[in-house]
Amino acid sequence: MSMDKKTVTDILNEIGLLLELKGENPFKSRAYYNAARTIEVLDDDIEKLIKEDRLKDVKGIGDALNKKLTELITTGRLEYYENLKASIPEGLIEMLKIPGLGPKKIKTLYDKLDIKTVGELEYACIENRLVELPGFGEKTQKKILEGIQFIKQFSGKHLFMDAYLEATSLKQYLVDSGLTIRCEIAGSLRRRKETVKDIDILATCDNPEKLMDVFTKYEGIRDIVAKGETKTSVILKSGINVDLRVVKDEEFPYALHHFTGSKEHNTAMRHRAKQMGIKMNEYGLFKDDLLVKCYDEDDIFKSLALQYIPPELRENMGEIEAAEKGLLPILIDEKDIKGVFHVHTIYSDGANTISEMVNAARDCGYKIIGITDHSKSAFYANGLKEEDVLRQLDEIDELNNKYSDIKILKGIESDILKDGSLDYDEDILRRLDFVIASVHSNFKMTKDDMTERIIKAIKNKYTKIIGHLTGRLLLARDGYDIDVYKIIDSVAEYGKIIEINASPYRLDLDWRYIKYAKEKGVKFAICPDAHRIEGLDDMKYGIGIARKGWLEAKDVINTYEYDELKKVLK
DNA sequence: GCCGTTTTCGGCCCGACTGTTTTCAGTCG
Repeated sequence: MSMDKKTVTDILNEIGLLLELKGENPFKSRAYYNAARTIEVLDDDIEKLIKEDRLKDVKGIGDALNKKLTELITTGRLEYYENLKASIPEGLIEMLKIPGLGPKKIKTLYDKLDIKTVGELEYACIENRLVELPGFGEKTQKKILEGIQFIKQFSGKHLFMDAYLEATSLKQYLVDSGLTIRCEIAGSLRRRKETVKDIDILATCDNPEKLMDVFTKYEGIRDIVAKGETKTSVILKSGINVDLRVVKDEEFPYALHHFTGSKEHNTAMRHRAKQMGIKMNEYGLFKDDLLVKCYDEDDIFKSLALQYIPPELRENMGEIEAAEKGLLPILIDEKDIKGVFHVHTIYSDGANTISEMVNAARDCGYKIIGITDHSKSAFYANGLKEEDVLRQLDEIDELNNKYSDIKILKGIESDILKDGSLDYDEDILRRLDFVIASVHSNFKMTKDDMTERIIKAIKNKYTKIIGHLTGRLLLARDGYDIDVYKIIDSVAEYGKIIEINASPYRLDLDWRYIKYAKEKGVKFAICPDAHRIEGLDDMKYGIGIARKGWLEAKDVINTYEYDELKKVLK
């Protein structure tokens, strides 16, 4: 019985939640959360570890979890989990999403009022039945009711792009007030997560009270959730939550690190600090109650005998161990980029001509651009018939003669057909500099069939780059059901390239897989998938994800000079 | 439920804000 990693970690996390709702020892819950996290970042195959009886050697997995995981993975079921789940109504877990409601209050609602679903909770609020409960009151009831409305209206998550644009203008507003000494966007935005729950802004100033007043008068605000001297929380009209933290200027580096997170990274860092006899919080590092002076984040890491860890890597996925050994990568940077691939034009569904896209790329300082319109089966996108391809190749030849400062590569984004073949005959394919192969149809295949379909495309000698590997649309559509690891292994075996689709709606391949692929020796192409001139700007989102995936310039073909690139694409 | 250059038992990361309290529990990050 095989079971994928995500299913296992989901079950462990759910057990943690269920135990909290039962009012169990909170450290017991945490043991399950920790185990989920441990398995998530485990490089070894978990089935193999069980077979070789080595799972119990993994830190964070003791006798009890070893036994439960073995049962879960060998039989596909876990009796303990099933019993636990059966003993607690499903709706209670959903209630956890309501802001201000945690396991304790939910347990009280269930025990005292027999509330089992969000719907029942909403009625209970309307009937004013919560106010009498211990620990509840008028305001709590109102807040819960508003929270239910909020959940109905928004999924609670936002695209990086949307939140980043909001955060940037809000930060500018605060800086323009003249009250701040230092002001930074922190949190998951600074770590460049593909989706974020809220915006965290950190500022230092001499008059916190006044800054909080100015902040709450920002015109984009819909609601003020909480207001204090060091922390104020608001909801923007766009539905995004913003926390503003204010600290003393000398506390800035500690606070910036703290509020950048991730939570898991911070926990691991505090743990490390503690082992070195240092207490760590958002106000400082303290050794024997004495402040260890740090002027920037670099100093903090140095104090803990670590290399500087860039924000994108702070996910507790091995960065601390690597920093300890001095093995952190030198992450790819925007200035390393020399070429862009995956660009659409009016030949298919783009908004600009080849010439316009080429000139836009020149304006960005790029030396290479790869034109890749859709292939003939992509009817929805006006895919190119054979004669259109030939016409386009002629036009590119002309443009290549015209410009000496940029090379235009002839490419196509070929649909991967249902049977895994490409969309043109060899006669066309051999005339191209490169092919990006992507799935755009027949999404609902079985996992095995879809995996085989993509691997067949990888094996095709004309395929150079695999486009948006999982096909996900962030916050809108899950990726196709595929064995990502198996596909990555195949890409590595055949020496092909994986696209990091830089569209803020895709950011696919997910960074969590990128590190694995890099370790297998796979090279990447960061692709804007631009459908208009402005789309070239999306490169920055892709670079953020590449950085999250530990990529260096040499791992990414966009950084190659033309000659080097031609060799790779041959 | 896990773990041990103090420990096989007694810890387990830390602090702000709110609302319900009258000193604190719960939630959140």
